[in-house]
Amino acid sequence: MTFPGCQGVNDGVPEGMTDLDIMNRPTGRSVFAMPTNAERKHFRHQRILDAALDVFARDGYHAAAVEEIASLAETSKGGLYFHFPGKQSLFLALLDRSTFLLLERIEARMAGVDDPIARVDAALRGVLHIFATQRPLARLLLLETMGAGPEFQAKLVEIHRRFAAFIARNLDAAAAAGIIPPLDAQTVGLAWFGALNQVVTTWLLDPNPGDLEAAYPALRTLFLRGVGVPEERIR
Amino acid sequence: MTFPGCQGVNDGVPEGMTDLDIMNRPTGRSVFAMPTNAERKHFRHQRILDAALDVFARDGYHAAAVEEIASLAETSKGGLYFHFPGKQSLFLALLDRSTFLLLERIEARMAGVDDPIARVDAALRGVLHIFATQRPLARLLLLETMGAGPEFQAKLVEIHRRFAAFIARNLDAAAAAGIIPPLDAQTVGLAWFGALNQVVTTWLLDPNPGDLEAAYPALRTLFLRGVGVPEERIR
Amino acid sequence: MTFPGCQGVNDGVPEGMTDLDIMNRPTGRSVFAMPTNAERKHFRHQRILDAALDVFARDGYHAAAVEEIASLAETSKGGLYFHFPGKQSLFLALLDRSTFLLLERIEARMAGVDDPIARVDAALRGVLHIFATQRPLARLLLLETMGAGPEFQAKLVEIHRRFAAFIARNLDAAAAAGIIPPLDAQTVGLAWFGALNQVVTTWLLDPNPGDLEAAYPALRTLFLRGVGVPEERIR
Amino acid sequence: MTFPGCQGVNDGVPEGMTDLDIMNRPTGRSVFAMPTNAERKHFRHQRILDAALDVFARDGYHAAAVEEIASLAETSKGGLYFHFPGKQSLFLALLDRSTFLLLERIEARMAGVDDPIARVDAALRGVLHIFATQRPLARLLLLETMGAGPEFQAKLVEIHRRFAAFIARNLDAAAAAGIIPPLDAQTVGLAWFGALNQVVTTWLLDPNPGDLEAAYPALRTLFLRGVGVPEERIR
DNA sequence: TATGAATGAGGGTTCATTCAT
DNA sequence: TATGAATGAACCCTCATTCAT
Repeated sequence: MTFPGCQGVNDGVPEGMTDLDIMNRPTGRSVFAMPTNAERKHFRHQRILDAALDVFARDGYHAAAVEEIASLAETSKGGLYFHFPGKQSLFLALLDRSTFLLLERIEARMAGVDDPIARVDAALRGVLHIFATQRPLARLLLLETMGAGPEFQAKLVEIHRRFAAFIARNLDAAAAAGIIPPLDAQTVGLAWFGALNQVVTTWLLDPNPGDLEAAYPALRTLFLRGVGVPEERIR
Repeated sequence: MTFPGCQGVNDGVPEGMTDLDIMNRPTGRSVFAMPTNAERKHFRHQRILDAALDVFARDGYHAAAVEEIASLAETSKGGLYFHFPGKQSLFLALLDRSTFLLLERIEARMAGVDDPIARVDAALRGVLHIFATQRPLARLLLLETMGAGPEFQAKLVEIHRRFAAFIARNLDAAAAAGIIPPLDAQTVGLAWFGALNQVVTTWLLDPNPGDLEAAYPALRTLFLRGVGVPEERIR
Repeated sequence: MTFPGCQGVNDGVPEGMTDLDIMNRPTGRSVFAMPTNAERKHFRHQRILDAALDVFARDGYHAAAVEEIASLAETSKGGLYFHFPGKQSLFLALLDRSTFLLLERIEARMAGVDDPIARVDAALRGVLHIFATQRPLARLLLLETMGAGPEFQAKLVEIHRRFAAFIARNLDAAAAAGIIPPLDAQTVGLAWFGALNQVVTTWLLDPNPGDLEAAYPALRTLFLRGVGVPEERIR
Repeated sequence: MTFPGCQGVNDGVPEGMTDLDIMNRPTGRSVFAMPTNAERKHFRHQRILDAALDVFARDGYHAAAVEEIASLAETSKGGLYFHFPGKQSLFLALLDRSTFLLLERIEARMAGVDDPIARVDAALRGVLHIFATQRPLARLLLLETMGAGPEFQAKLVEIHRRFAAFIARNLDAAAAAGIIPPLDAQTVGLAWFGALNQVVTTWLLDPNPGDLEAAYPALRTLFLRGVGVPEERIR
């Protein structure tokens, strides 16, 4: 990407549009042309979300100042309010984008893996790896969104359900494949999510955090045993 | 307790003094006598904490107004500030009291139970029961304390560690008794706490919550299997 | 100046810009054009300082309410806080502006006068005249700044030193010119400043004040004799 | 004095009563008797004023907390309010006592001195000495009372007038004795008081104060010359 | 008389949001 | 679209004063 001021958790490109797409825009404008208005708007949008991630993750929802997000996004308060109707909407939009990106990445890591156990393995390692390398994302999703106030509970529930359901789907697949006995996948998905959540949260709050990914073996064993994966498959 | 305006999570009696002690006070004052100054102070203290629990749990730390806590405690803002030096201290004191009471109750339910597996059983059922019947307590400890701001992270870590350590101790006992194979009790304690936490949190946030204690069997199986309890002991 | 709502101790023009400059702005905008943003900001800044002078002088630092200063400046509390970070800063800024203006005016009255005795004469008459016609300024500098609290002592000392040094410089010049015998100009400057200060203060506090400038002859004689000016030069 | 908790700017004895007087009380009670109620009251009164002097002088009128004065006086807020109807009255009473004591001491130093010039000399040295050794007294009278608010202006004027009149009386005496030419004693008294005041104030505010009494020679010369004392009498 | 818990008005400050330019 | 000055409601906290005990 060559667009100035545009870096962050995703690359600021309109959803579904790659750099190449932009290069090859059929608009007749050269590659040196100014971006279209829609693109400018999109880039600014993303830049604000990037800034919001940093500030919300660092200060929490309430302590985060709209002004600081704006200035970090190299715009003004008025500019921010042009793109988002308010602080609350900004936070919700950020949660949406972050959740989407996280799930997308996890799924990318599971792509091409067929065996349910191996898929779970990949997901677990993936989550730990992503959070370990993206603390702001972890803080936002696991720490600051809770307690941001009753206004965000619906969204919080939605996010949690999405992650839990994601796990549950894979557990159901394993059960259907006869690898594990039938189970209450809903509850177990929730429990696994919570367990993972807690391990990451504790690591986040540790003033001298060790290696998050070191928790992987213990969690793996605990999880797989917990749902009745035969001991020999756990290794 | 017959003292007016005094209801709440504990019964407002000065630490180390039972109702009986008060009845039998050797002061010569009848049981109908006015309470002593020290008792009044303590009652007011507790009443403020009770009110704080309700308001913090309902609105979250930031949205909670000191004035509302005061009026719910049937005192004034100034009165509250006589007992606590500030909103933050009040919140911390509330967290301390709540954690202490929760652990105390769980331990009470485990008293007299020797078998490690049965102890874990009792603790799990106890936690679910207490949270199911004390939503504000659950909201406070599991939801609102997170994201209350960096000022409370140290306390949050402390509380989490206490619960996780509580679980870990029992797991270590089970391992020492040869009931389960050796394990990373630290991490597993954390994971269990998180799993439980998540189940309760989801229930808390559910607009139409079912019966929290219904999650018990699935969690029990998951937990016990996860640490390698022989299938016949799980039943 | 024709700008509405802009009156006060100075005329609200951006530093280094005269009324003529504004009239002749090369922007092509007519003299009836709206002021630029920077000018508006500066005007509001000055208007707040003007209001602050009135309120601080009338009520004293502690009793002065930020809200009243804001409303007198025809803005809101938030507006005031946009221009000054706090009450204390506002007060300090006001002290700086007031001291600067006072010294500037006195110097203006001494400009072109060469004889040290005549210069002292001009300064003395000038101070009495300025304070006589600007009671709020006098109250602020001589009365309310003292006892405004230890936070302002450094500034108070600075102001006093500036005035005393101003006098001392002229005394040294007189001594260098051989008009008066050598003297401890530092202490005498301080003493003169205090004497003047006291006369003005007493006049300020008098419920039925007479003519402040009537004190001039007695002070003149006292001061000049005190430093050994020959009787014939005193008249 | 043997009465506990009683030390301070005066010795806590009812005005005009010496220790000996107390010893020889004609009440028939032995010297070991408990003090009478009136005496207890008086001692408490004085102890509160002593504490008030310290706190007001250190923190200024507004920042001074009634509670701290009470605790420094080893009583309670309620106790203090029994002796004084409010903070304002306490401050006024303190100003009265302090002014009285200061004048009394100065007069003691002038007792037996007849020559007007020598009397002035004694007074000047006395004031410098007393303030140099009693900073709280100086802070109270010269610094904190100003700017304590319009409520205290009448008292402030009264105090200043008392000191100025004190000086004026001696100047008039000198003029009547033909030592100095006739003068506006009122204004000169004010000016001298202000000059002295300023020197002391500057010393008070100096973070590294030198010897206050070192200012004596310069002030003496300035003052005496200023009113026309013949050079040979100044020495 | 003394205590100290309680009151409550008042104040400084913050900050999401608006809107004229 | 962008800017940033302005708004104003809300909040935490202080502290002189009162009064039941």
